[in-house]
Amino acid sequence: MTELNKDTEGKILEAAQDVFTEKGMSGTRMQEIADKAGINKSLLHYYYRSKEKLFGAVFKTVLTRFLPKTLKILNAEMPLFEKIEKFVDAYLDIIMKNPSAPIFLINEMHKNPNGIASIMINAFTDMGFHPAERFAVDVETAKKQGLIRDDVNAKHLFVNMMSICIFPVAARPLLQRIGFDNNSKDYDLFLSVRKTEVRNFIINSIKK
Amino acid sequence: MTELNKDTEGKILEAAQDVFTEKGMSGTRMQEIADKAGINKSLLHYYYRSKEKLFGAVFKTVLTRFLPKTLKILNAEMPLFEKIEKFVDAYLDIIMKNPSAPIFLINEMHKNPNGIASIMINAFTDMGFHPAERFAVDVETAKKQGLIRDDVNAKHLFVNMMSICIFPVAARPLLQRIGFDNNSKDYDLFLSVRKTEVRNFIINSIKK
DNA sequence: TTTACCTTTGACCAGTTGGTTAAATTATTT
DNA sequence: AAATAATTTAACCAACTGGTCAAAGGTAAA
Repeated sequence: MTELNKDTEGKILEAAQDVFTEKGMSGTRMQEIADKAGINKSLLHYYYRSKEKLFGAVFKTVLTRFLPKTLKILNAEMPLFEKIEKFVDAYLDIIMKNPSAPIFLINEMHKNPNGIASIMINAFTDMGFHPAERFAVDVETAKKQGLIRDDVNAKHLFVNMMSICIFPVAARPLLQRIGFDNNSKDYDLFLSVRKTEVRNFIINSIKK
Repeated sequence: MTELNKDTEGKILEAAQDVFTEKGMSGTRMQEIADKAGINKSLLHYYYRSKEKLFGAVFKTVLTRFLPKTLKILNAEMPLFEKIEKFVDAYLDIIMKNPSAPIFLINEMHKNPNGIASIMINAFTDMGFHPAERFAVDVETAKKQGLIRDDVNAKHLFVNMMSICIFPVAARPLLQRIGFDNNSKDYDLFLSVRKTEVRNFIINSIKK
């Protein structure tokens, strides 16, 4: 618990977030959440009627912590290079602070894409814009200004950016083993310089 | 079943692979594997004593299908650009044929890094080399030949390559939604041109 | 104090799950 | 053919899991 004077509902949500993001929907036991929140198991059902409902609340919390901030950057009025820099900076901050969140989101969406759909739709209508399209306009503008190569594709660039931000943190257990002799400190060091590395990697790739 | 004349043990392993890779360790039910293999549940325990043992066999199978082929390319005697091209080509082939495998591997390693460790160690000693180090040598050679930028870092390049190969397939349910209006055919089209896009993206980024 | 309402708890339940076991069936050896 | 071993099955079990419920505790209004 980060706060002592937190109400029960908040304590439950925080504990549920810890357990769900680490063990996933099917791997999570209601009893473990109750223990971590320091309450009786029945209280979970008093505040959130079922495991599914509690999971949905957690999923939405994690999702809305991840998407809106960064997608707002993508939607802002800004030159492309600056936008890329800001995006990488903000995104890596969030990811590093919540290293188990991306793999949680991806995995649960993979296992249950339909069940998650309604949550997603809500999250997006709340934001009220379509970030990928806006990013495509920026790319075209930069092309006309002669700043980037003519064969740059906005969608591929967008996906590449997300990939090299998220994947190194999400796949840490794998990458740390095959590239860093499973040395945790070496990998921390590797991640700490990622911001500039990623930024340079992307901009070098697209600039004319 | 791809083959009719397959022995029971093989049928079990194939069915287990399907279910485990899609639903993960904790989400998988032994009964479902038995049903899919067309046999009695007790037979699972006859051939593989426990769920853990069966899972271990599946995990090793998937892992050794993914790592060795591509890591051999990384270890081969080849100019850097050609090596990158071959790697991307081979890696994307495997990933696209087994789209649920990467997220399965990453997720299970994340949930149980220690339990998986022994399987990993076996897989690596079987291969008998350290691909990341070899790749670093290639990068240094290309630098001396003036082919690539001096500030290229081998480990970051290596991780970036894996990221933009795996992530777009692994995170498909997420990316398809936020960038493609959840249109499956559009995303298939997007993935079909990835080989050349990825290759160009990487080489443009590092070439002098 | 009494009443009414909200919160918390322990005991309990029905369905599920991984796993066992003894018997039946099939294949192999003698 | 008989015997021995390997494979397959149905019935069963103990532990676990999400969820319920009636009762107890606590709090504020009457």
